[in-house]
Amino acid sequence: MTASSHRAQPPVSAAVVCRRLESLAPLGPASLGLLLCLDDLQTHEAGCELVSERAPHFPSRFLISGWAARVRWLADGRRQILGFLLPGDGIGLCLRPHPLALATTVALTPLVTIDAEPVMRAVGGPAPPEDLAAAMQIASSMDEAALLNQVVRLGRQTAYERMCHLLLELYDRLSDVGLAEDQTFPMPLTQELVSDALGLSVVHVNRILQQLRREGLLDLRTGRASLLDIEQLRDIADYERPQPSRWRSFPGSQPMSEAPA
Amino acid sequence: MTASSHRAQPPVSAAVVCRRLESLAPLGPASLGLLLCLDDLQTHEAGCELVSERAPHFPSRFLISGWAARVRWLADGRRQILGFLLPGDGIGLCLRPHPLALATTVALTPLVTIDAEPVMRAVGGPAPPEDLAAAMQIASSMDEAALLNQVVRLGRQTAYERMCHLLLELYDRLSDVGLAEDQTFPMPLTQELVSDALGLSVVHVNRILQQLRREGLLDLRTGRASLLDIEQLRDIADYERPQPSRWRSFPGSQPMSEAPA
DNA sequence: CGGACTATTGATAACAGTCAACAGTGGTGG
DNA sequence: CCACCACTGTTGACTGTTATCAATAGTCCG
Repeated sequence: MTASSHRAQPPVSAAVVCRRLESLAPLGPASLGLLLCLDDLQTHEAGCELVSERAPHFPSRFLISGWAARVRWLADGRRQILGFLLPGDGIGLCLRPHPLALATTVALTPLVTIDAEPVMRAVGGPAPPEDLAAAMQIASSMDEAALLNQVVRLGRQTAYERMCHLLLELYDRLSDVGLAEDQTFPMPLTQELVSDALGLSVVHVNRILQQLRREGLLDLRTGRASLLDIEQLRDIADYERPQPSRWRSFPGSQPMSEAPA
Repeated sequence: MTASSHRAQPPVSAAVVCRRLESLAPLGPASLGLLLCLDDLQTHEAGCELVSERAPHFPSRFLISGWAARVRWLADGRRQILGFLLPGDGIGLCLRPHPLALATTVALTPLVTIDAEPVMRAVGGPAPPEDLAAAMQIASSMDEAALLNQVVRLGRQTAYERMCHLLLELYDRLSDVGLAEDQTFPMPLTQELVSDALGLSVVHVNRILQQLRREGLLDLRTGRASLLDIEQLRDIADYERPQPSRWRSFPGSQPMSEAPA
């Protein structure tokens, strides 16, 4: 992992991790304190491999800023992106002592990451803080849910539906950490990366994007995307926003529409 | 869950679960004892829903015999099979107290299952037995690996490659629990189920199977499959057998080909 | 021996891939 | 400041894989 370790003036802080985990389960002051004490901020160049497939050792970190992807290659060079990692997400988190990486993780943009080891030790230790453990487990469930969505997209949706579905997922996930507003979000992916995520050719991705623009559903410029009719996009993609607040059984901080009668 | 609970003459025992977990990490007598004491054997009819998507409560069980699948439906009826569950696999295992199911699990054949709660309590408790916890975590990693394989198949492989890849995966997983020999294994899936797993039409699955037969790579009769040239199938599918024994860092019971020099 | 499901085959159509050329963009160095 | 280069995006023409439709045959089960 080519990275420069420097503690001077962190570009941003672990606040985005707090924001992410709090959107999943309410955190007490002890857990928030633990998160805000995380250190060893690192920057990584675009293109660098954070985790290498089958590597016996790799770091547990949180992504603070920038985008990364989990990737697999076939022998002949075909590439499949398994999923995107966004700010607030974990990288290489695994409770098992010496896991083998199941996929390569690469930086798609310049990144800032922070050490997640203290969190993993707390959660895997003898007396794990209940709130933090709940948040981390829900985060892990959301990772699985994203993977299941990816399977459905690739297996049973048309190119047009896949594109809408992916855009909605990115929008919702970025919203969760406060990086999207007015249906607009940063979009650093090239069409080639999108094509490798959606199992399509670059040319076809380009045509689908043209179509969405013509239909007034999407405004996509360099580095920025706007979803112009989210309701229609949801219909097209058969997409539903995940509601992790409903994945907890105990009462949470966010009021729910269905209150007990 | 429509199921009949009966303790009289279990059709088979939890031995298959022991076999599965021991293939992942060596188990001590205490853990083996715990597994062999599992009870509440249940049978389920083919077609019954063991876990329903978004259900707030669902059982933690091990599959003893028969095949099941995790499934998602789109609004218009398209169906995607996310993965198959084979004897020895867990159903609905989740350490979180009240998780929402991320997908529906259906029985594809008549099933026998056994209660996994004692294992989940032991592993999630204050002093988890190290061997059992390791095996369960490796099992969970293998589940994720299968999901990643499914993404690669659907996203970047041709119909022909997908079919070979799936057949090899089923063969290896059944071998792990002693249900395959001489490159032959039970194959209860209809072509429609295969098509919903591989994201293809039934008609196309049929044609691909014909091709594999013509080429002398596959012998597929009712309920039984033989892989006639595993090496060539591996080349076609770019498939590599997962080696969970290498996923542990501490020395295991199975000798490895690469002994320390 | 009917009925439901599953497998098989042919003909045709649609979706998506490939090839190729060109345009825009941003960075670098002369 | 401009020329150059690499990368990304765009478009057209053509090809190919896979889906759809439809009809028939086989299999299992009651």
